[in-house]
Amino acid sequence: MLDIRLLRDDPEAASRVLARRGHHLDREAFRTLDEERRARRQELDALRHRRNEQAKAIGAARARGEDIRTLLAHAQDEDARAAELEAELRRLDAALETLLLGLPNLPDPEVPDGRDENDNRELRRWGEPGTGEGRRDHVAIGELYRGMDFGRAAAIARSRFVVLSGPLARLQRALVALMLDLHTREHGYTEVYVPHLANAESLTASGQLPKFEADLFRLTEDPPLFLIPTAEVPLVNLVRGETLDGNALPLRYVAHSPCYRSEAGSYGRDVRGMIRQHQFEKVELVQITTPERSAQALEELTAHAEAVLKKLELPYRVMLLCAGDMGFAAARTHDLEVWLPSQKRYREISSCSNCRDFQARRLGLRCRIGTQKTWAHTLNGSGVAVGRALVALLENFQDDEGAVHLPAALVPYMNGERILRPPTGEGA
RNA sequence: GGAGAGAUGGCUGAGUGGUCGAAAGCGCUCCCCUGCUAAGGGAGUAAGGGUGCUUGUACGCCCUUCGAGGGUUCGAAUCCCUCUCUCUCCGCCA
Repeated sequence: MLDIRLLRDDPEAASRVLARRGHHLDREAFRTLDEERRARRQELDALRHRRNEQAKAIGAARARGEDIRTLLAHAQDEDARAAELEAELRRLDAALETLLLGLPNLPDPEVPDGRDENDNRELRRWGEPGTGEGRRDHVAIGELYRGMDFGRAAAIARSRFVVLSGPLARLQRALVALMLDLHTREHGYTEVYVPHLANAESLTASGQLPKFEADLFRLTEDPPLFLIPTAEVPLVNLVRGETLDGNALPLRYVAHSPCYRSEAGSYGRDVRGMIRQHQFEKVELVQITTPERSAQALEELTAHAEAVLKKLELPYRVMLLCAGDMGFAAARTHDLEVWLPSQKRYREISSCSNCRDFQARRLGLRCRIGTQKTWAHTLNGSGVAVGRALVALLENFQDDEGAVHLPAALVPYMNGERILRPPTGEGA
């Protein structure tokens, strides 16, 4: 949520910055609504003040043993008007709230202009991308291992799910363990286990609601509960409504969780394989920090995600997202893209964002620095998407026989096995 | 699932219709005293919103908030209804 004073004091500037990310701000509608709301608020406050004074006078008069009948009659008069004003004000507050909740975060000045991923700016590369020549894609490897079954997953649930079995299921679990160990032991994160369902309040605070309900799986009505699209939702809501001691910051949380996304509107995109699923595993990093440290924290958090890919020896590049390609809550985002030989291109495997005070405002999350209280800053990033890491391993480290040569860091997590070999016998 | 108890400020905890945004204690901030330390004395200390100006680097006034929502009343932390959450006991269970 943006600071309403930004829109009030300099609507042209706010509107210009929002336009960079393709959002049109109706300045006139905002101004009318805001002014109307404040006028009604003043009217109601004055009315309530009169009412409070009258009530006090009645109490005092009664205590003195005076006749209070005329006072009572007079006091009853203004109730109807107050009820009217209250209803009107509720409507205006709700309308303004809806408007504010629908506005995306303002992009950082350094964020390049642009509409989509073609306008993102490459910051750096690591590793040597292999040629895709003669390589199987991960779906073919999965078939070879008889360990990746999209058909049966579709029969169990629907399309865009997968069943992993044998060494591939094991590999996914190993990746989760490696990432959690790396972030807790070397990067100072606290491991957290979180609910995989979230209510509307949590999802509004983190920014998915009210605008992106269509991207979520809703489980229940009354109260509505949703499957989490990322562990970022429970992690940032861990500190909802709190005022944290600035000296105790940053807080660093890491959680592994499944992520559930309806992928509405992605029909026909990445229909093959594990790249885009309704359910996938992810290790998520969240930091809560102070305004002056958040920019540096994004660099660190990005490096923490990069460290995973380096351990896995996977070639990648780091992209600074353009204004039009950023997520709703982000002020600045670094995407990590891993090399996929079968597609002969880099694909997103992590997205690291500084939300600055945007989420903190929705969360009611403050920090105290000396005697000053300000909104905290929140950051999040994948560290990294586990399903896509699995895909990248299978595609980058296979040999001609389809054996997968594991990076050294992963070997301890695979019970000492260095090479996965496809099964030789017949069978399901 | 059944029965009961509870939810008050940063924390503990009083408050059963008006003078209660709320006793007391703890914590915190500032000041005083004491040669250090410990102790002592004094003052202050919830949040959100609106508004005014002598625009204060802890200003004034007003409104709202005692789990949430609704009701009764001139007036609700206090009475009534609904919901949520927490705790205790029983049952069931991984």
